[in-house]
Amino acid sequence: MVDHYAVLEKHLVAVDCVIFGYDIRDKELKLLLIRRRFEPELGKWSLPGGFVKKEEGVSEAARRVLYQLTGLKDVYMKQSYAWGDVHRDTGGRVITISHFALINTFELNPVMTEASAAHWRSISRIPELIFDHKKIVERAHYELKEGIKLKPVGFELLPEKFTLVQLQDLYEAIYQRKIDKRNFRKKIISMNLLEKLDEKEKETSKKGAYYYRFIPSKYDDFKRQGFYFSLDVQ
Amino acid sequence: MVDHYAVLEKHLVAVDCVIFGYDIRDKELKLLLIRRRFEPELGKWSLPGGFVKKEEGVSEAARRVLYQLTGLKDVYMKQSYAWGDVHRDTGGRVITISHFALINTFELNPVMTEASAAHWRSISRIPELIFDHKKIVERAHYELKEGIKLKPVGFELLPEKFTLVQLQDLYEAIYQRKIDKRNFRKKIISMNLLEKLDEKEKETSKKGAYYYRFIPSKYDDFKRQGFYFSLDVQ
DNA sequence: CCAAAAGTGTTAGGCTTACACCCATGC
DNA sequence: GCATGGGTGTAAGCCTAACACTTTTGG
Repeated sequence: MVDHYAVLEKHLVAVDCVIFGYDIRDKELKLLLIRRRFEPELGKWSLPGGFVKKEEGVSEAARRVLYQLTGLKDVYMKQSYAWGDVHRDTGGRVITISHFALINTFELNPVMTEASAAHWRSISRIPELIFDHKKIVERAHYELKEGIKLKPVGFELLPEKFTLVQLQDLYEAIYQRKIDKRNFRKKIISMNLLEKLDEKEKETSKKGAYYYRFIPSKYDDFKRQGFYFSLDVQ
Repeated sequence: MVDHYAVLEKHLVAVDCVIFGYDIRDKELKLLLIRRRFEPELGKWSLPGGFVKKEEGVSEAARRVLYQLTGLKDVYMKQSYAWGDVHRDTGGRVITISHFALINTFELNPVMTEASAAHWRSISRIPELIFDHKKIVERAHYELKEGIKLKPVGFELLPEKFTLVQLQDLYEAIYQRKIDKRNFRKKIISMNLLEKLDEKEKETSKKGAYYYRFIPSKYDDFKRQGFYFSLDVQ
């Protein structure tokens, strides 16, 4: 490629990933954080990130970072925001483009996360993070809350089969508030997005709760077209 | 500043501005476009843009580009999206961060725009644009439509005094559809955002229409907290 | 007096929300 | 048989959306 812009000033460009996970057992929305492995701020809590390479698109870079950390591909991922203050990174001028990703914590190989010194931390107990990473997380969490109203992305955080109770727990974890059970079910069912299976989950109750799964074709429609899922407050 | 990242690959980072303007006379939402002044694609239609400098934040760069083009400061401006495909710019690898800005076309000094070869073009008749600028515009227009539901940013496009008819015309230009007059007025008035003035605009009708202006303190509240302004379709 | 634009209320239907009891089962 | 969590319906209020005529005044 002919380079027409040879004389201009160049910048380091990074991607940072806000990786949300949901643990169906302890019903908490979590964030995958790492101990930083290079200077400055070596050893401090940080979002997983990396620098964009010469022959690599920005979203490719974000997927690469996620893959190297978790071994996962085909993950729901979305660009969040470009952070461009001159002094945001104390190690040099770095423009970072944050992304958020949704995975369910069971998909993740624990060996892998251990190797990369990654840890799940509950969204309600985030440790101190380097640079502007706290703001980056807050923005991503806000976008998750908004986004989940418009697209049924919440399912990305659940295993393939789940109960309505588990789905509601997830929404409560994301919004950090109680939701009315009957209204929640009414709304979700009326979307015709879910298929009731004949199987029950019987670990958490004697009666057992029916498993559901989302109907992939309907789910894809919703992801494209959007829907509106608003919630009452109690 | 110590540079810890000296050996890494650097990139050109640009900002592009999607500058929306509204012309109260012909009731059209417009876009400020320029003829590109350097290679490649010299002379073709393009969004106004520029490269981010070493000691300049990304949003500062966007404001600088807007200022150099229009002479305006204190403009409503918002980051839109980072475009990072390796081959999006045929002149070299450039990551661009698009922003959108709202101004009313009267604020703009015509001499200034002539000097910079900038032209207002109606949103419904956008010429062919270089690179991925069409996609950038589409995204910004979508964000404007969504954003105006949540924040009353529409006023940024109007002069200080405006009539309810003018305000409705603006919304119709943004959404490119008709809105019911009574419902529109009911909703806008119920927000207690507007102050009715004693003065009438008498150019477009014999009866004349009362001028309104937004109450700055209320407006600021709304900008911070958000509101929800949804519209009916006819 | 008439043309042209401004201004004004009401109603039906749908959606949101609040709320409490029965069901199934393992122990 | 009882403790535990799963599952179910209805009514009130609010918001949205559809709809048409009167007012003002310059020419």
